[in-house]
Amino acid sequence: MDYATMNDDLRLGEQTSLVDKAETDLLDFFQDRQYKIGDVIPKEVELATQLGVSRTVVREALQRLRMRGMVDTKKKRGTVITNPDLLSLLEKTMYPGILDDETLRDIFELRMVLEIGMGDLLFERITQRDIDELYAIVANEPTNTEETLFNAEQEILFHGKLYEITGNRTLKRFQRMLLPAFEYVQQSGLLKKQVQRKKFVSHRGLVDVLQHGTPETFRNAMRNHFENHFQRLF
Amino acid sequence: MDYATMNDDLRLGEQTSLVDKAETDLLDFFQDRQYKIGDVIPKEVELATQLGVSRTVVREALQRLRMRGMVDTKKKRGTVITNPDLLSLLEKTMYPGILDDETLRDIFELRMVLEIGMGDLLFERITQRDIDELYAIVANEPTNTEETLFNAEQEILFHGKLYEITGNRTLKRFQRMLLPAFEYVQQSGLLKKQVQRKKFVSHRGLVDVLQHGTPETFRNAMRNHFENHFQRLF
DNA sequence: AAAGGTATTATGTATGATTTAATACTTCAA
DNA sequence: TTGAAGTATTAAATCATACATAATACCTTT
Repeated sequence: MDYATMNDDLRLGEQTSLVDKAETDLLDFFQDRQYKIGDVIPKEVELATQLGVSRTVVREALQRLRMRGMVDTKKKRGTVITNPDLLSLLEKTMYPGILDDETLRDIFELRMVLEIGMGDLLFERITQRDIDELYAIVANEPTNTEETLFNAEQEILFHGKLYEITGNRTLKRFQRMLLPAFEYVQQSGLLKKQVQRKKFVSHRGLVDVLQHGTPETFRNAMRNHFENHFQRLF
Repeated sequence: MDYATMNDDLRLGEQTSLVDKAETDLLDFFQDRQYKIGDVIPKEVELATQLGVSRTVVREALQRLRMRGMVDTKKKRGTVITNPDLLSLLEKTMYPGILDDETLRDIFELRMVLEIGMGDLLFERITQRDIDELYAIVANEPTNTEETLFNAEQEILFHGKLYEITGNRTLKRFQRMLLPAFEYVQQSGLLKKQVQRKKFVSHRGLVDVLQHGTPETFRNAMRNHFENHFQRLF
Protein backbone atom coordinates (compact mmCIF):
# COMPACT_ATOMS: atom_id res chain seq x y z
CA MET A 1 0.00 0.00 0.00
CA ASP A 2 1.80 3.03 -1.20
CA TYR A 3 0.18 5.91 0.58
CA ALA A 4 2.58 8.37 -0.96
CA THR A 5 1.01 8.04 -4.34
CA MET A 6 -2.48 8.51 -3.00
CA ASN A 7 -4.00 11.88 -3.45
CA ASP A 8 -4.02 14.07 -0.42
CA ASP A 9 -7.69 14.81 -0.52
CA LEU A 10 -8.87 11.25 -0.22
CA ARG A 11 -6.60 9.81 2.38
CA LEU A 12 -9.17 9.23 5.07
CA GLY A 13 -11.54 6.39 4.41
CA GLU A 14 -9.85 4.41 1.70
CA GLN A 15 -12.26 5.68 -0.92
CA THR A 16 -11.35 4.57 -4.32
CA SER A 17 -13.43 6.36 -6.88
CA LEU A 18 -14.08 10.03 -7.31
CA VAL A 19 -17.77 9.31 -7.28
CA ASP A 20 -17.50 7.86 -3.79
CA LYS A 21 -15.73 10.96 -2.66
CA ALA A 22 -18.17 13.25 -4.42
CA GLU A 23 -21.05 11.44 -2.78
CA THR A 24 -19.86 12.06 0.75
CA ASP A 25 -18.70 15.53 -0.19
CA LEU A 26 -22.19 16.34 -1.33
CA LEU A 27 -23.71 15.08 1.90
CA ASP A 28 -21.23 17.08 3.92
CA PHE A 29 -21.97 20.06 1.74
CA PHE A 30 -25.67 19.72 2.49
CA GLN A 31 -25.05 19.36 6.17
CA ASP A 32 -22.78 22.38 6.26
CA ARG A 33 -25.41 24.55 4.72
CA GLN A 34 -28.13 23.10 6.94
CA TYR A 35 -30.29 22.23 3.99
CA LYS A 36 -33.81 21.32 4.98
CA ILE A 37 -36.29 19.24 3.07
CA GLY A 38 -37.50 21.09 0.04
CA ASP A 39 -34.45 23.28 -0.36
CA VAL A 40 -32.95 23.40 -3.82
CA ILE A 41 -29.28 22.68 -4.20
CA PRO A 42 -26.95 24.36 -6.70
CA LYS A 43 -26.92 23.30 -10.31
CA GLU A 44 -24.87 20.36 -11.43
CA VAL A 45 -22.29 22.49 -13.13
CA GLU A 46 -21.82 24.63 -10.06
CA LEU A 47 -21.45 21.59 -7.87
CA ALA A 48 -18.94 20.25 -10.35
CA THR A 49 -16.74 23.31 -10.09
CA GLN A 50 -17.28 23.47 -6.34
CA LEU A 51 -16.08 19.92 -5.85
CA GLY A 52 -13.45 20.22 -8.50
CA VAL A 53 -14.70 17.34 -10.60
CA SER A 54 -16.50 16.93 -13.86
CA ARG A 55 -20.23 17.07 -14.23
CA THR A 56 -20.23 13.36 -15.02
CA VAL A 57 -18.95 12.53 -11.56
CA VAL A 58 -21.40 14.86 -9.90
CA ARG A 59 -24.24 13.30 -11.82
CA GLU A 60 -23.27 9.77 -10.88
CA ALA A 61 -23.00 10.80 -7.26
CA LEU A 62 -26.36 12.53 -7.43
CA GLN A 63 -27.73 9.45 -9.10
CA ARG A 64 -26.97 7.52 -5.97
CA LEU A 65 -28.63 10.03 -3.69
CA ARG A 66 -31.52 10.20 -6.08
CA MET A 67 -32.15 6.48 -5.96
CA ARG A 68 -32.00 6.52 -2.20
CA GLY A 69 -34.70 9.13 -2.17
CA MET A 70 -32.48 11.76 -0.62
CA VAL A 71 -32.92 14.19 -3.49
CA ASP A 72 -35.44 14.64 -6.23
CA THR A 73 -34.80 16.49 -9.47
CA LYS A 74 -37.11 18.06 -11.99
CA LYS A 75 -36.24 19.39 -15.36
CA LYS A 76 -35.84 23.05 -14.87
CA ARG A 77 -36.45 23.42 -11.19
CA GLY A 78 -33.20 21.71 -10.35
CA THR A 79 -32.49 19.26 -7.58
CA VAL A 80 -34.18 19.49 -4.20
CA ILE A 81 -33.59 17.78 -0.89
CA THR A 82 -36.29 15.24 -0.09
CA ASN A 83 -37.15 12.98 2.76
CA PRO A 84 -35.15 9.85 2.17
CA ASP A 85 -37.17 6.73 1.90
CA LEU A 86 -35.18 4.25 3.88
CA LEU A 87 -36.84 1.10 2.78
CA SER A 88 -37.91 1.48 -0.80
CA LEU A 89 -34.52 0.59 -2.13
CA LEU A 90 -34.11 -2.23 0.31
CA GLU A 91 -37.24 -3.72 -1.15
CA LYS A 92 -35.70 -3.60 -4.59
CA THR A 93 -32.63 -5.46 -3.45
CA MET A 94 -34.74 -7.98 -1.58
CA TYR A 95 -34.87 -10.69 -4.19
CA PRO A 96 -34.87 -13.68 -1.86
CA GLY A 97 -33.31 -15.75 -4.58
CA ILE A 98 -30.04 -13.91 -4.48
CA LEU A 99 -29.66 -13.53 -0.73
CA ASP A 100 -27.31 -15.94 0.91
CA ASP A 101 -28.62 -18.50 3.35
CA GLU A 102 -27.34 -16.81 6.46
CA THR A 103 -29.10 -13.56 5.67
CA LEU A 104 -32.30 -15.39 4.88
CA ARG A 105 -32.13 -17.18 8.18
CA ASP A 106 -31.43 -13.89 9.91
CA ILE A 107 -34.52 -12.39 8.38
CA PHE A 108 -36.56 -15.35 9.47
CA GLU A 109 -35.52 -14.71 13.05
CA LEU A 110 -35.84 -10.98 12.72
CA ARG A 111 -39.48 -11.10 11.92
CA MET A 112 -40.28 -13.09 15.02
CA VAL A 113 -38.18 -10.82 17.18
CA LEU A 114 -40.12 -7.85 15.89
CA GLU A 115 -43.55 -9.30 16.46
CA ILE A 116 -42.77 -10.53 19.92
CA GLY A 117 -41.28 -7.21 20.89
CA MET A 118 -44.03 -4.99 19.58
CA GLY A 119 -46.41 -5.74 22.42
CA ASP A 120 -46.12 -2.41 24.15
CA LEU A 121 -46.65 -0.43 20.98
CA LEU A 122 -49.75 -2.45 20.23
CA PHE A 123 -51.37 -1.98 23.61
CA GLU A 124 -50.59 1.69 23.64
CA ARG A 125 -52.23 2.39 20.33
CA ILE A 126 -54.81 -0.26 19.63
CA THR A 127 -58.44 0.77 19.46
CA GLN A 128 -61.59 -1.24 19.85
CA ARG A 129 -62.17 -0.90 16.16
CA ASP A 130 -58.82 -2.50 15.47
CA ILE A 131 -59.75 -5.41 17.67
CA ASP A 132 -63.04 -5.78 15.86
CA GLU A 133 -61.23 -5.81 12.55
CA LEU A 134 -58.87 -8.48 13.80
CA TYR A 135 -61.78 -10.60 14.93
CA ALA A 136 -63.30 -10.18 11.51
CA ILE A 137 -60.10 -11.37 9.91
CA VAL A 138 -59.75 -14.48 12.02
CA ALA A 139 -63.44 -15.25 11.63
CA ASN A 140 -62.65 -16.51 8.15
CA GLU A 141 -59.93 -18.80 9.34
CA PRO A 142 -60.56 -22.50 9.61
CA THR A 143 -61.33 -23.14 13.23
CA ASN A 144 -59.55 -26.44 13.51
CA THR A 145 -56.02 -25.34 14.18
CA GLU A 146 -54.70 -28.77 13.50
CA GLU A 147 -52.61 -28.86 10.38
CA THR A 148 -53.41 -25.34 9.30
CA LEU A 149 -51.52 -25.39 6.08
CA PHE A 150 -49.66 -22.12 6.02
CA ASN A 151 -52.00 -19.71 4.28
CA ALA A 152 -49.88 -16.90 2.95
CA GLU A 153 -52.77 -14.60 2.22
CA GLN A 154 -54.25 -14.99 5.65
CA GLU A 155 -50.88 -14.56 7.30
CA ILE A 156 -50.26 -11.27 5.55
CA LEU A 157 -53.71 -10.06 6.40
CA PHE A 158 -53.48 -10.78 10.09
CA HIS A 159 -49.90 -9.95 10.86
CA GLY A 160 -49.98 -6.99 8.52
CA LYS A 161 -52.83 -5.59 10.52
CA LEU A 162 -50.76 -5.94 13.67
CA TYR A 163 -47.91 -3.99 12.18
CA GLU A 164 -50.35 -1.36 11.10
CA ILE A 165 -51.73 -1.00 14.60
CA THR A 166 -48.32 -0.18 15.99
CA GLY A 167 -48.60 3.13 14.18
CA ASN A 168 -44.97 2.72 13.25
CA ARG A 169 -44.76 3.12 9.51
CA THR A 170 -41.14 2.12 9.34
CA LEU A 171 -42.00 -1.07 11.12
CA LYS A 172 -44.90 -1.69 8.80
CA ARG A 173 -42.70 -1.35 5.79
CA PHE A 174 -40.22 -3.72 7.28
CA GLN A 175 -42.90 -6.29 7.29
CA ARG A 176 -43.68 -5.87 3.63
CA MET A 177 -40.02 -6.33 3.01
CA LEU A 178 -39.34 -9.24 5.30
CA LEU A 179 -42.38 -11.33 4.59
CA PRO A 180 -41.42 -12.59 1.15
CA ALA A 181 -38.09 -13.73 2.48
CA PHE A 182 -39.84 -15.31 5.42
CA GLU A 183 -42.08 -17.37 3.19
CA TYR A 184 -39.17 -18.26 1.00
CA VAL A 185 -37.29 -19.66 3.97
CA GLN A 186 -40.23 -21.72 5.04
CA GLN A 187 -40.38 -23.51 1.74
CA SER A 188 -36.72 -23.90 0.99
CA GLY A 189 -34.97 -26.66 2.84
CA LEU A 190 -33.09 -24.19 4.92
CA LEU A 191 -34.60 -25.21 8.23
CA LYS A 192 -35.11 -28.47 10.02
CA LYS A 193 -38.09 -30.53 9.15
CA GLN A 194 -41.26 -29.89 11.02
CA VAL A 195 -40.53 -31.59 14.30
CA GLN A 196 -43.89 -32.05 15.84
CA ARG A 197 -46.94 -29.91 15.70
CA LYS A 198 -47.58 -28.93 19.24
CA LYS A 199 -50.51 -26.91 20.29
CA PHE A 200 -49.86 -23.25 19.90
CA VAL A 201 -51.68 -19.99 20.25
CA SER A 202 -53.78 -19.30 17.19
CA HIS A 203 -54.48 -15.97 15.55
CA ARG A 204 -57.75 -15.88 17.37
CA GLY A 205 -55.97 -16.51 20.61
CA LEU A 206 -53.74 -13.54 19.95
CA VAL A 207 -56.70 -11.28 19.41
CA ASP A 208 -58.19 -12.46 22.68
CA VAL A 209 -54.98 -11.47 24.40
CA LEU A 210 -55.06 -8.08 22.75
CA GLN A 211 -58.59 -7.64 24.03
CA HIS A 212 -58.14 -8.78 27.59
CA GLY A 213 -54.42 -9.13 28.23
CA THR A 214 -51.31 -7.04 28.73
CA PRO A 215 -48.15 -6.38 26.74
CA GLU A 216 -46.48 -9.05 28.77
CA THR A 217 -49.06 -11.72 28.14
CA PHE A 218 -49.09 -10.74 24.48
CA ARG A 219 -45.37 -11.26 24.15
CA ASN A 220 -45.67 -14.70 25.63
CA ALA A 221 -48.62 -15.53 23.43
CA MET A 222 -46.82 -14.40 20.31
CA ARG A 223 -43.76 -16.36 21.33
CA ASN A 224 -45.96 -19.39 21.63
CA HIS A 225 -47.61 -18.63 18.33
CA PHE A 226 -44.20 -18.98 16.71
CA GLU A 227 -43.39 -22.15 18.60
CA ASN A 228 -43.19 -24.32 15.52
CA HIS A 229 -40.91 -21.87 13.78
CA PHE A 230 -38.62 -21.73 16.76
CA GLN A 231 -38.48 -25.49 16.93
CA ARG A 232 -37.40 -25.69 13.34
CA LEU A 233 -34.79 -23.05 14.02
CA PHE A 234 -33.01 -24.37 17.05
CA MET B 1 -31.73 9.01 -32.25
CA ASP B 2 -34.18 6.22 -32.14
CA TYR B 3 -37.47 7.76 -31.18
CA ALA B 4 -39.30 4.50 -31.55
CA THR B 5 -37.60 2.92 -28.59
CA MET B 6 -38.12 6.02 -26.52
CA ASN B 7 -41.86 5.69 -26.80
CA ASP B 8 -41.68 2.02 -26.02
CA ASP B 9 -41.66 2.44 -22.28
CA LEU B 10 -44.60 4.75 -21.83
CA ARG B 11 -46.26 2.59 -19.27
CA LEU B 12 -48.76 4.11 -16.91
CA GLY B 13 -47.32 7.59 -16.92
CA GLU B 14 -44.49 6.88 -14.58
CA GLN B 15 -41.53 9.14 -14.52
CA THR B 16 -39.32 6.91 -16.54
CA SER B 17 -35.91 8.25 -17.18
CA LEU B 18 -33.80 6.16 -19.44
CA VAL B 19 -31.63 5.31 -16.49
CA ASP B 20 -34.59 3.84 -14.64
CA LYS B 21 -35.38 1.74 -17.63
CA ALA B 22 -31.80 0.72 -18.14
CA GLU B 23 -31.55 -0.35 -14.54
CA THR B 24 -34.39 -2.82 -14.73
CA ASP B 25 -33.31 -3.84 -18.21
CA LEU B 26 -29.93 -4.74 -16.85
CA LEU B 27 -31.42 -6.84 -14.06
CA ASP B 28 -33.65 -8.62 -16.53
CA PHE B 29 -30.67 -9.13 -18.77
CA PHE B 30 -28.74 -10.75 -15.94
CA GLN B 31 -31.65 -12.93 -15.03
CA ASP B 32 -32.14 -14.04 -18.62
CA ARG B 33 -28.58 -15.15 -18.88
CA GLN B 34 -28.69 -16.84 -15.49
CA TYR B 35 -25.66 -14.95 -14.27
CA LYS B 36 -24.27 -16.34 -11.05
CA ILE B 37 -22.15 -14.59 -8.48
CA GLY B 38 -18.70 -13.99 -9.84
CA ASP B 39 -19.69 -13.96 -13.49
CA VAL B 40 -18.44 -11.06 -15.52
CA ILE B 41 -20.93 -9.08 -17.55
CA PRO B 42 -20.29 -7.50 -20.94
CA LYS B 43 -18.39 -4.28 -21.28
CA GLU B 44 -20.15 -0.98 -20.85
CA VAL B 45 -20.04 -0.17 -24.54
CA GLU B 46 -21.55 -3.51 -25.44
CA LEU B 47 -24.30 -3.09 -22.90
CA ALA B 48 -24.92 0.35 -24.30
CA THR B 49 -25.48 -0.95 -27.79
CA GLN B 50 -27.45 -3.92 -26.47
CA LEU B 51 -29.88 -1.71 -24.57
CA GLY B 52 -29.90 0.90 -27.27
CA VAL B 53 -28.78 3.75 -25.05
CA SER B 54 -25.63 5.71 -24.57
CA ARG B 55 -22.79 4.63 -22.40
CA THR B 56 -23.61 7.47 -20.03
CA VAL B 57 -26.96 5.94 -19.22
CA VAL B 58 -25.49 2.50 -18.78
CA ARG B 59 -22.90 3.87 -16.42
CA GLU B 60 -25.45 5.68 -14.29
CA ALA B 61 -27.56 2.56 -14.12
CA LEU B 62 -24.57 0.44 -13.23
CA GLN B 63 -23.69 3.02 -10.63
CA ARG B 64 -26.93 2.23 -8.88
CA LEU B 65 -26.38 -1.50 -8.92
CA ARG B 66 -22.82 -0.95 -7.82
CA MET B 67 -23.84 0.99 -4.76
CA ARG B 68 -26.39 -1.64 -3.85
CA GLY B 69 -23.60 -4.15 -3.88
CA MET B 70 -25.11 -6.11 -6.72
CA VAL B 71 -22.09 -5.69 -8.98
CA ASP B 72 -18.47 -4.87 -8.42
CA THR B 73 -16.15 -3.49 -11.04
CA LYS B 74 -12.41 -3.50 -11.34
CA LYS B 75 -10.38 -1.61 -13.81
CA LYS B 76 -9.52 -4.12 -16.44
CA ARG B 77 -11.42 -7.14 -15.32
CA GLY B 78 -14.72 -5.51 -16.03
CA THR B 79 -17.90 -5.72 -13.98
CA VAL B 80 -18.82 -8.83 -12.05
CA ILE B 81 -21.96 -9.95 -10.25
CA THR B 82 -21.62 -9.92 -6.48
CA ASN B 83 -23.67 -10.80 -3.46
CA PRO B 84 -25.77 -7.77 -2.59
CA ASP B 85 -25.24 -6.27 0.80
CA LEU B 86 -28.63 -5.29 2.10
CA LEU B 87 -27.69 -2.94 4.83
CA SER B 88 -24.61 -1.11 3.69
CA LEU B 89 -26.60 1.39 1.73
CA LEU B 90 -29.17 1.81 4.46
CA GLU B 91 -26.35 2.85 6.72
CA LYS B 92 -25.33 5.51 4.29
CA THR B 93 -28.83 6.88 4.06
CA MET B 94 -29.05 7.03 7.82
CA TYR B 95 -28.10 10.67 8.18
CA PRO B 96 -30.22 11.52 11.21
CA GLY B 97 -30.11 15.18 10.25
CA ILE B 98 -32.25 14.75 7.19
CA LEU B 99 -34.66 12.10 8.38
CA ASP B 100 -38.05 13.46 9.21
CA ASP B 101 -39.35 13.39 12.75
CA GLU B 102 -41.75 10.53 12.22
CA THR B 103 -39.09 8.23 10.88
CA LEU B 104 -36.75 9.15 13.68
CA ARG B 105 -39.42 8.38 16.20
CA ASP B 106 -40.11 5.11 14.42
CA ILE B 107 -36.49 4.15 14.73
CA PHE B 108 -36.49 5.04 18.38
CA GLU B 109 -39.33 2.62 18.92
CA LEU B 110 -37.88 0.03 16.61
CA ARG B 111 -34.76 -0.38 18.65
CA MET B 112 -36.70 -1.10 21.80
CA VAL B 113 -38.95 -3.54 20.02
CA LEU B 114 -35.92 -5.43 18.79
CA GLU B 115 -34.19 -5.68 22.12
CA ILE B 116 -37.31 -6.74 23.98
CA GLY B 117 -38.08 -9.35 21.37
CA MET B 118 -34.65 -10.88 21.11
CA GLY B 119 -34.92 -12.78 24.38
CA ASP B 120 -35.33 -16.21 22.87
CA LEU B 121 -32.38 -15.82 20.54
CA LEU B 122 -30.23 -14.73 23.45
CA PHE B 123 -31.08 -17.64 25.69
CA GLU B 124 -30.64 -20.10 22.88
CA ARG B 125 -27.15 -18.96 22.01
CA ILE B 126 -25.59 -17.32 25.01
CA THR B 127 -22.58 -18.96 26.61
CA GLN B 128 -21.12 -18.60 30.06
CA ARG B 129 -18.25 -16.69 28.56
CA ASP B 130 -20.70 -14.17 27.12
CA ILE B 131 -22.22 -13.70 30.53
CA ASP B 132 -18.80 -13.22 32.05
CA GLU B 133 -18.01 -10.61 29.43
CA LEU B 134 -21.24 -8.81 30.17
CA TYR B 135 -20.46 -8.79 33.86
CA ALA B 136 -17.07 -7.35 33.03
CA ILE B 137 -18.69 -4.59 31.03
CA VAL B 138 -21.16 -3.58 33.71
CA ALA B 139 -18.46 -3.82 36.36
CA ASN B 140 -17.18 -0.51 35.11
CA GLU B 141 -20.55 1.18 35.38
CA PRO B 142 -21.28 3.48 38.28
CA THR B 143 -23.19 1.40 40.75
CA ASN B 144 -25.60 4.05 41.83
CA THR B 145 -28.24 3.81 39.18
CA GLU B 146 -29.68 7.11 40.22
CA GLU B 147 -29.21 9.74 37.55
CA THR B 148 -26.93 7.68 35.38
CA LEU B 149 -26.29 10.28 32.77
CA PHE B 150 -26.70 8.49 29.49
CA ASN B 151 -23.26 7.19 28.66
CA ALA B 152 -23.18 6.58 24.95
CA GLU B 153 -20.00 4.59 24.97
CA GLN B 154 -21.21 2.29 27.70
CA GLU B 155 -24.56 1.89 26.03
CA ILE B 156 -23.00 0.78 22.79
CA LEU B 157 -20.69 -1.59 24.58
CA PHE B 158 -23.41 -3.32 26.54
CA HIS B 159 -26.25 -3.42 24.08
CA GLY B 160 -23.89 -4.10 21.21
CA LYS B 161 -22.72 -7.19 23.02
CA LEU B 162 -26.30 -8.33 23.35
CA TYR B 163 -26.87 -8.03 19.62
CA GLU B 164 -23.69 -9.94 19.05
CA ILE B 165 -24.82 -12.78 21.27
CA THR B 166 -27.94 -13.30 19.20
CA GLY B 167 -25.68 -14.63 16.47
CA ASN B 168 -27.83 -12.77 13.99
CA ARG B 169 -25.52 -10.65 11.91
CA THR B 170 -28.31 -8.82 10.17
CA LEU B 171 -29.69 -7.85 13.53
CA LYS B 172 -26.30 -6.75 14.71
CA ARG B 173 -25.92 -4.52 11.72
CA PHE B 174 -29.30 -3.05 12.34
CA GLN B 175 -28.04 -1.92 15.68
CA ARG B 176 -25.05 -0.15 14.23
CA MET B 177 -27.46 1.57 11.93
CA LEU B 178 -30.17 2.46 14.39
CA LEU B 179 -28.07 3.57 17.30
CA PRO B 180 -26.96 6.94 15.92
CA ALA B 181 -30.54 7.85 15.16
CA PHE B 182 -31.54 6.67 18.60
CA GLU B 183 -29.06 8.93 20.32
CA TYR B 184 -30.04 11.77 18.06
CA VAL B 185 -33.66 11.45 19.10
CA GLN B 186 -32.76 11.44 22.74
CA GLN B 187 -31.04 14.77 22.47
CA SER B 188 -33.35 16.55 20.07
CA GLY B 189 -36.53 17.90 21.60
CA LEU B 190 -38.54 15.30 19.79
CA LEU B 191 -39.81 13.52 22.86
CA LYS B 192 -41.47 14.63 26.04
CA LYS B 193 -39.31 15.86 28.82
CA GLN B 194 -38.03 13.31 31.27
CA VAL B 195 -41.12 12.70 33.33
CA GLN B 196 -39.81 11.17 36.45
CA ARG B 197 -36.96 8.85 36.96
CA LYS B 198 -38.46 5.73 38.35
CA LYS B 199 -36.42 2.80 39.38
CA PHE B 200 -35.67 0.58 36.48
CA VAL B 201 -33.69 -2.53 35.73
CA SER B 202 -30.04 -1.68 35.25
CA HIS B 203 -27.60 -3.28 32.89
CA ARG B 204 -26.36 -5.37 35.72
CA GLY B 205 -29.88 -6.47 36.45
CA LEU B 206 -30.25 -7.60 32.84
CA VAL B 207 -27.14 -9.72 33.08
CA ASP B 208 -28.47 -11.32 36.22
CA VAL B 209 -31.59 -12.24 34.33
CA LEU B 210 -29.55 -13.71 31.50
CA GLN B 211 -27.70 -15.80 34.04
CA HIS B 212 -30.60 -17.05 36.05
CA GLY B 213 -33.79 -16.20 34.22
CA THR B 214 -35.77 -17.18 31.14
CA PRO B 215 -36.59 -15.54 27.82
CA GLU B 216 -39.84 -14.42 29.34
CA THR B 217 -38.30 -12.77 32.39
CA PHE B 218 -35.70 -11.21 30.15
CA ARG B 219 -38.32 -9.59 27.96
CA ASN B 220 -39.97 -8.09 30.99
CA ALA B 221 -36.68 -6.93 32.39
CA MET B 222 -35.68 -5.29 29.14
CA ARG B 223 -39.09 -3.66 28.89
CA ASN B 224 -38.52 -2.26 32.33
CA HIS B 225 -35.02 -1.19 31.43
CA PHE B 226 -36.55 1.02 28.76
CA GLU B 227 -39.19 2.37 31.10
CA ASN B 228 -37.97 5.93 30.96
CA HIS B 229 -37.86 5.88 27.19
CA PHE B 230 -41.37 4.53 26.99
CA GLN B 231 -42.60 7.20 29.36
CA ARG B 232 -41.16 9.89 27.18
CA LEU B 233 -42.75 8.27 24.16
CA PHE B 234 -46.32 7.83 25.22
C1' DA C 1 -55.18 41.87 -18.32
C1' DA C 2 -55.44 37.44 -20.37
C1' DA C 3 -53.95 34.37 -23.97
C1' DG C 4 -50.43 32.57 -26.45
C1' DG C 5 -45.93 32.33 -28.26
C1' DT C 6 -40.83 32.63 -27.48
C1' DA C 7 -36.57 32.60 -24.84
C1' DT C 8 -34.23 30.80 -21.15
C1' DT C 9 -32.67 27.41 -18.03
C1' DA C 10 -31.25 23.10 -15.74
C1' DT C 11 -31.49 18.43 -16.23
C1' DG C 12 -31.23 14.42 -19.51
C1' DT C 13 -28.73 12.13 -23.11
C1' DA C 14 -25.15 11.32 -26.48
C1' DT C 15 -20.43 11.13 -28.11
C1' DG C 16 -15.55 11.19 -28.27
C1' DA C 17 -11.17 12.00 -26.06
C1' DT C 18 -8.06 11.22 -22.33
C1' DT C 19 -6.40 9.08 -18.03
C1' DT C 20 -5.71 5.23 -15.01
C1' DA C 21 -4.90 0.72 -13.29
C1' DA C 22 -5.01 -4.03 -13.93
C1' DT C 23 -3.88 -7.82 -16.85
C1' DA C 24 -1.52 -10.08 -20.63
C1' DC C 25 2.42 -10.28 -23.32
C1' DT C 26 7.18 -9.92 -24.62
C1' DT C 27 11.91 -9.63 -23.98
C1' DC C 28 16.27 -10.47 -22.12
C1' DA C 29 19.41 -12.07 -18.81
C1' DA C 30 20.96 -15.53 -15.12
C1' DT D 1 13.95 -22.92 -17.87
C1' DT D 2 13.02 -19.56 -15.04
C1' DG D 3 11.98 -15.13 -13.77
C1' DA D 4 12.29 -10.45 -13.53
C1' DA D 5 11.58 -6.25 -15.91
C1' DG D 6 9.52 -3.71 -19.17
C1' DT D 7 5.78 -2.98 -22.78
C1' DA D 8 1.22 -3.36 -24.78
C1' DT D 9 -3.46 -3.85 -24.19
C1' DT D 10 -7.81 -3.52 -22.23
C1' DA D 11 -11.85 -1.66 -19.88
C1' DA D 12 -13.23 1.26 -16.59
C1' DA D 13 -12.82 6.18 -14.77
C1' DT D 14 -12.92 10.73 -15.79
C1' DC D 15 -13.35 14.80 -18.56
C1' DA D 16 -15.18 17.96 -22.00
C1' DT D 17 -18.58 19.29 -25.17
C1' DA D 18 -22.70 19.32 -27.71
C1' DC D 19 -27.44 18.69 -28.24
C1' DA D 20 -32.37 17.35 -26.60
C1' DT D 21 -36.08 17.94 -23.53
C1' DA D 22 -39.26 19.94 -20.55
C1' DA D 23 -40.41 23.33 -17.31
C1' DT D 24 -40.36 28.04 -16.17
C1' DA D 25 -40.10 32.95 -17.06
C1' DC D 26 -40.51 36.59 -20.10
C1' DC D 27 -42.63 39.04 -23.67
C1' DT D 28 -45.84 40.15 -27.24
C1' DT D 29 -50.36 40.78 -29.01
C1' DT D 30 -55.09 41.46 -28.67
